[in-house]
Amino acid sequence: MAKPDLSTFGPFFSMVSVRDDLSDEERAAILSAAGTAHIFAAGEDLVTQGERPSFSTLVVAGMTARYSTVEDGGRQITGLHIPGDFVDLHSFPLQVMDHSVTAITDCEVVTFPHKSLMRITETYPHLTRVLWLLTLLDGAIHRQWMVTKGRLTADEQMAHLFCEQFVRAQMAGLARSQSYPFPLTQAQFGDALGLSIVHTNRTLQRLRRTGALEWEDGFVEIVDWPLLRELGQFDPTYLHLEKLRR
Amino acid sequence: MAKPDLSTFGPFFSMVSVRDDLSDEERAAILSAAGTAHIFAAGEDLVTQGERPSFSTLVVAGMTARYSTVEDGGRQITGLHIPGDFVDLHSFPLQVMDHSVTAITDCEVVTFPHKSLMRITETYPHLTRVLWLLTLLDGAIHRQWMVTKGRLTADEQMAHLFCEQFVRAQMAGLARSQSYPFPLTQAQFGDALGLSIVHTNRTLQRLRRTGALEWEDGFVEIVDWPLLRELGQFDPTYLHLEKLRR
DNA sequence: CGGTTAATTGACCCACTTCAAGCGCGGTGG
DNA sequence: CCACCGCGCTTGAAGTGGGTCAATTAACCG
Repeated sequence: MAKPDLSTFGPFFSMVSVRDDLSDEERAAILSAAGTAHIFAAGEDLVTQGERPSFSTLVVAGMTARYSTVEDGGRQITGLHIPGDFVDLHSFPLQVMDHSVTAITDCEVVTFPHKSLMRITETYPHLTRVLWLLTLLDGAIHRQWMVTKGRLTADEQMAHLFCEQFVRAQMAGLARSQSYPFPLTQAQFGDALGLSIVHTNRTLQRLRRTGALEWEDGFVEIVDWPLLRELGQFDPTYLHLEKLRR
Repeated sequence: MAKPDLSTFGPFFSMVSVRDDLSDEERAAILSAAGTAHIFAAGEDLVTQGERPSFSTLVVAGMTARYSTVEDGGRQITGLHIPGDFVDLHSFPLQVMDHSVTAITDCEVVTFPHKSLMRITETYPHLTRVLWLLTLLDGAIHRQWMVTKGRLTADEQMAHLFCEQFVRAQMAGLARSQSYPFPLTQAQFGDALGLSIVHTNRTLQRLRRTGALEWEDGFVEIVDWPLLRELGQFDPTYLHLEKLRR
């Protein structure tokens, strides 16, 4: 529960700097808004639906997922979060959580008290717009997932998700040239895709047979990026990778 | 293209006041940020994917939809907008549109120049958080659509969407006690649900036979609200209907 | 009265689900 | 040291929800 040091925020600043520049003062404001560091074990929930957290949580190491459950026990994962991502920055204006967040792997996070975020919005309009932007990226990804789920086949949808995670990992500085961490089980992967575990497995086998990628030991290796992009009809426009004055 | 008068913003202020209070000064700031009024005919696009609009658009009358298309020509609607909704408030921080917006019916809108919104973020932190909140409501709805699409049957998903639109229409002051405008064709409805037109039709017939609702001439009449809620597993928490200081 | 668009129906097909079983591996306890 | 267990992955077989293709009807409109 110590105060985190600067290197902790590498993925976050890397991910932001793809989209906009922060001034030294703004960076300092982020650092001083940071609260305490925490550890969660795989399977633990960081936040639960219905809660009113007094802080937002930034992932520093590991992977987390947003999810909701339905009456028959089914679970839908609505977002995957890697270091540099806030799992619930939206809880600052929304205040009540409309979904839960769970730890996919053991992970390390830093909390940002809403009080500190409030002070940022009162003092740093540009930084506020950048934080706003981050929540809008989530929204853009949500829309893309709807499109792939609604109008593409399972094979295309799966290829698309592998593409998305690759690019996002690159932006956060977490990818090697052709590989990135992807520590899900197939059951969790199926929950993210909205597929049964059996069909997830078979779809994955088909995708592997195309030779576009490999996935073992929690790492994805991109073998044929142009092919994978094509299979997933992946166009990264929705990730807003352009550096613009926000 | 005249400057709009105050009554134009009734649904917007109604919808906002469900979630928070605005001061007179903040209301005035909204009014003075408003640009010009415009009319779009059904089928016209208000905004197109890839565009960099210099303003955001508030619906004043009629209905619009966000959508994306995929390679085989399929179309997925990712959001339905009624009076009081911004169709692309997110284009203010994002700047580049990652989807298009089309007019479902003839409709009337008011544009808000990004320059004016920028001035709001520089001057009114609380109002900024309220605008931020509005974009987060979109995100929450997106997540819910993912869940219903991913883990519910077509029947449940359809019932859920009817519930959602009812509550949203009520919040904007657009519903009578048990009915609200729903001017989609079945093809458009199917595009929103991610279903084929044939299956949309058959699912609708089944839903009608439950006696939970009627839908004709562009209006939905809720006949048995508890039943409809149950059929759609509808829980409005995600719409954040609580008035809180944001 | 022909032309167009929306709603509907029938028939067939396939993508995906469900149920059930088996396999491999690491962990644990006796 | 080994037997057992649980979990993640894989496979087979059978069922079904939803898609596709094709045609018909109904309403509207100039």
